[in-house]
Amino acid sequence: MSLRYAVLEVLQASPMNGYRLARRFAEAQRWVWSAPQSQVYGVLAKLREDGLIAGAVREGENGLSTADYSLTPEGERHLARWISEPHSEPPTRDPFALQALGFDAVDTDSAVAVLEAHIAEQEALIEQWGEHREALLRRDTPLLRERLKARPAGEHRRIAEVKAMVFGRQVELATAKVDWARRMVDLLRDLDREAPARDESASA
Amino acid sequence: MSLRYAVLEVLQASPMNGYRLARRFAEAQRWVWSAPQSQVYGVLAKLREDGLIAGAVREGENGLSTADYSLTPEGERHLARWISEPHSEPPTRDPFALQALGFDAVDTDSAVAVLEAHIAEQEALIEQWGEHREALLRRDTPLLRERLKARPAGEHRRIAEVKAMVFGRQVELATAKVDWARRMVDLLRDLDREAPARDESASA
DNA sequence: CTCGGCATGTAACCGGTTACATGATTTT
DNA sequence: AAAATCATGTAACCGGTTACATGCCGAG
Repeated sequence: MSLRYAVLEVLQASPMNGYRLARRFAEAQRWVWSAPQSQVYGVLAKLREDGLIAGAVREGENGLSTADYSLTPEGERHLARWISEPHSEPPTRDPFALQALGFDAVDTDSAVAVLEAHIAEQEALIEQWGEHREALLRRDTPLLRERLKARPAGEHRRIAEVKAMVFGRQVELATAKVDWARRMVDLLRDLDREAPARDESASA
Repeated sequence: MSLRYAVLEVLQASPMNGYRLARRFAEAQRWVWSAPQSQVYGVLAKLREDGLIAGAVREGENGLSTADYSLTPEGERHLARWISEPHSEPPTRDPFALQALGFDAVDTDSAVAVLEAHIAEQEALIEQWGEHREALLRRDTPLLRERLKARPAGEHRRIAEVKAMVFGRQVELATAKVDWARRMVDLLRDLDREAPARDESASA
């Protein structure tokens, strides 16, 4: 459902064709929303049908015909309404937490290995999101530059700070996950020291 | 995919029938995984086919026939393997972050209202998860009590502390979200004071 | 006798994933 | 000429959601 709005937000910043849009969403693990290329074209078709976007077919620089989609006035209103209304969170569904619930049932070393892989993954995300945040504050990302071009200078600061703040959130959440995982490693090690040589159901 | 393992984890703690299991997952917004009743029966059927669980048909206390499912040895191994292996995080897909990215494009009051609804929602979760965490440490939840009955006393501490720690994580993550949302409110208000009376595309 | 709770499902739908198809153009 | 990239899709599948179907039992 939300991909619609993710697409609208990107197209609002800068009109572009399906290919560029699809690439953005396909590459963007690090972004707040990701989607495979095939899904983007579907959503694009639906948004067109619903009259929320319109594609100006344009002769690309290379003679290739390509449609630059941008929001219709109705699309702008639709997006603004979605942003302005509270939407209840989707039900919790956290595979890692589910896995961690089972750490009492496996040997400590395996659990620690899983936690360390998790830490590494989150730290990579922290770096990517952090860099993106910095780039936003410098107003130095491709999409933001295109977005600012279309907006009065008085709004530039607000736009950049809000976007940067959201990536700051992602960094903070990932940092909290890393902190927790380290404490979980300590806990498992402590429990092992206090009650040593338990034999788990799966013994070597 | 993960619902399989969520089901296995619950059945490992205590064998039960589809109804009780389905109710758990349907009610459990507050849990780490939720699922509608209809899906649980489907997963249950598949786990049966795959030989990971077996249902002992039993005459219920009221003469009603009901199947108590529990893990087969293969099911135990399967679950232990899944818990012991790292699984990469699913691609980021955070509807709230997506919405927050658009806060620069709507008026501050609307954005603040959305943020306050978010804060209220997260605080409710914090309370529920926090209570559950306390209950786990007291070893006073229905499922944990049933689980501990089947395990030697020497493991009780480890089991309770690990489970509690996971709910502690959920509390910490939700707390980080609340903290961030409050700072976001401040930021929007500050930006408004510094560059007052901007008129957003949607003016009253 | 009806209503709510126990118990087990089926059916239709939708969002998201994986994989494949097609054709043009640009680069090597 | 072959490979990479631009550009736009289709098809099959799967996990998850909503809604409905069925029947038994005990309580009011």
